[in-house]
Amino acid sequence: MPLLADVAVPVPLAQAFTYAVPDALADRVVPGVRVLCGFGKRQTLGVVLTVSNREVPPHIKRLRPIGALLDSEPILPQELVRFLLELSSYYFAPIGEVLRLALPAVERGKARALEADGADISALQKQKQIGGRSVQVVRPTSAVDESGKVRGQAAAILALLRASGEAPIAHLEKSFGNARAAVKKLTTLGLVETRTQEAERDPFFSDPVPRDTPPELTTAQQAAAAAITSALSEKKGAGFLLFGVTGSGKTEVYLSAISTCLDQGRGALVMVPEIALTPQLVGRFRARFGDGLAVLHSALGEADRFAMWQSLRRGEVKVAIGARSVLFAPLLDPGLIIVDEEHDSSFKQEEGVRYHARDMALLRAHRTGAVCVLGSATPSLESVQLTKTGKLTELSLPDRAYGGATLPKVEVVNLRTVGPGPAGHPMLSLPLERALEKTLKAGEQSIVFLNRRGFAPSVICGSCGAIETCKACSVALTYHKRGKAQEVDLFTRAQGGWVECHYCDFHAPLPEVCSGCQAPALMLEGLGTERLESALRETFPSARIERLDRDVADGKKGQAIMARMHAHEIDILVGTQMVTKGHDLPNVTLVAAVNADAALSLPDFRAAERGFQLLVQVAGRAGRHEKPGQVIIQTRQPLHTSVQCAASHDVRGFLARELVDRREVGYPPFSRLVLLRIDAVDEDLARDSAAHIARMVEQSQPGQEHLVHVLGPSAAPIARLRGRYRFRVMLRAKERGPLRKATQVAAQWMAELPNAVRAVIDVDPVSML
DNA sequence: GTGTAGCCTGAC
DNA sequence: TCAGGCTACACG
Repeated sequence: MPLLADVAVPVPLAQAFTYAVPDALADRVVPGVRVLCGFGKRQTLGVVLTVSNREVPPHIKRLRPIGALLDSEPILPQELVRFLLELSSYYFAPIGEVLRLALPAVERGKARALEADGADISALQKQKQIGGRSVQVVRPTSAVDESGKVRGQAAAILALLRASGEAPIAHLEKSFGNARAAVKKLTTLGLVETRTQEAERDPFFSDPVPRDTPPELTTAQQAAAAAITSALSEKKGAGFLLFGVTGSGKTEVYLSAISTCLDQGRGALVMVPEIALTPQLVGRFRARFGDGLAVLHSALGEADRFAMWQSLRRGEVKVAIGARSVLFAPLLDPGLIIVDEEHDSSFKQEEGVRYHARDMALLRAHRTGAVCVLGSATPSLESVQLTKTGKLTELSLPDRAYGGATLPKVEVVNLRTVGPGPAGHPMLSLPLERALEKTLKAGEQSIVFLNRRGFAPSVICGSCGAIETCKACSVALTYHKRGKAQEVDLFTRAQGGWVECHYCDFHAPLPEVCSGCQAPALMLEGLGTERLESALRETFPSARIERLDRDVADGKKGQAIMARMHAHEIDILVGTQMVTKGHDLPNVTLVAAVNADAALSLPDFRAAERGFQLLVQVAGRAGRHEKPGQVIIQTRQPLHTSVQCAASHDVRGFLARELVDRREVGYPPFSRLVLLRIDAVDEDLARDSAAHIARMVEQSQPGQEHLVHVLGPSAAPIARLRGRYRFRVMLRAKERGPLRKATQVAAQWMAELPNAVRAVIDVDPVSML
């Protein structure tokens, strides 16, 4: 019987492909190694899943041999491969795509070797699978300078090289501005030689961080750390929900747990929400673990990413911190997985493989006997429910760690009854305006939060009442005074600002007339951060006011603004979600949510939960140190549970009430959901396809016992996006088994749909849009 | 995802 | 009649 290997290939197909293992490679092809293999007319990188002697399955018409081997040993730890297989099956995601999440780029050197073997490297490059980087290294030769021509920089460089051996040109350039030219001269004189070398670069920040020593833990922190420590020493999988109010010192508990884990010789993964990858948090980890910490963030180049990946896999670095993709770090012996701000929705990947990193962290930990710690001030209902069923153990940090810091006083302003302040801006109520004024006078800082970018969220026709919408999406266009559309300015010199679709790339100058009735009566409606910013500038002309949202800031600029906020170069910071996360700003004593309703009225069963989390997070920005904080929440629904509980800092009260509501309506965590998303350019085709799938799933259920509820098809809340009509079918069940079966059926029929229809399975959906 | 075989359509 | 385009399908 021939030796066959099942290989996961990076294509969105739910199956692995079988290849023959050539005799020459027989003993080296093992599960977990990468191989190069022909796939159709292409060459692809695949990962070997299984190897066995067996008959060639009859449906394989052409059995092709594995081409080349990239690795002499498995590139991914066995544990990780098994975990990825399980993830793939849980989410109905193609195994090849899932493996790709965990694979590093291919080093340049390896790529060149493959090319010599006749591999199609350009194809691999397209798949972004080539990484690594080369460096020019200069080394002194034994030749002695006879000409006497070596002076100045060249002489200095030569002296340095003779003293220290060799150095990369890039390094030399930092100390000697003209290093390149000097080296060239030295090379022609035969005094040095340069060589290109595979970048074995230090991916870690070269500037050392002063180490700190662990502070004395509070009693609550000690208790939490002790529970985690004892679980770690048992080396059996365990899960904890670390429930601590903002500022209660969760990070210190993490740090202590990681130290324990490292002492046992095991490694730790730390997952944080994308946005929270702030210098502050990372700084604290680096101060404790120094270069023993791999920081994986999106700004990292491929080469650095690869170097980090390597050092993790080799066991040289045992702690990795980063956003959700850290879940796939090739850590050798994971003992601890931490998910900070576990309720954050950025842990759910919303395209490609739609996995939830928090759920999968629990799974990976469970399978490897690691301890998983989920931390939050406002835990998700899912996690809370897990504590009730005993799957997670709750650890609680009830008080702020900073002595003297108290929870801020929260004032709810009912916009229905309370009018605007003296400045007359409808969204600056009297109490808010007063509070801002007082804070300014006291020389303290304020944060004003609004969940809408732009100037005005919609443009309405005063004549016919129609709202200007995006031509490709069923979404109102947002009016921006400046922003992404600024580039248009150069060409159109438009005076009136621009309209943008926040869901696709569309942006254009503000139209002169209504696109419906052609009346020149367009009006701006609603309030966005830009408008709020200018209202504040008018009201407080002498204050230093800045805005922080996606329009003004990508990562770096955002950090710069936050740094200025820290240095008190800003009095009032206006912004979206970005202003609410991760920063400890001691001088901020006033925080306001200008329009809490925006978050509470989303068409989503989690709207109340999200709104609550947001409000608590916003409130948590105020008064973190000795100065008492004040929070103002403006709303038209002052009695809304989310508002009430946020105002009284009653997280447990909110959770209890919301759990009751969820149980009543039968939504998670009291049921499981699978969302089938179906879209097409043709509306009827999309609707019919969705209906067909729904019918097929319905029919697949024998008897009257419908264990799985099929809801829909219904139009998605954003019925049209980027020119495609979107429908969804929701599958809901109490038990996972029947739901999986139903999803299987759906998957089969979805694969049969015509090509023009795009269909996606979203297991445990988070975003309902 | 991607390459291609097969079929349809439009233009010469 | 043939090129170009679109779709359906296979890919081991």
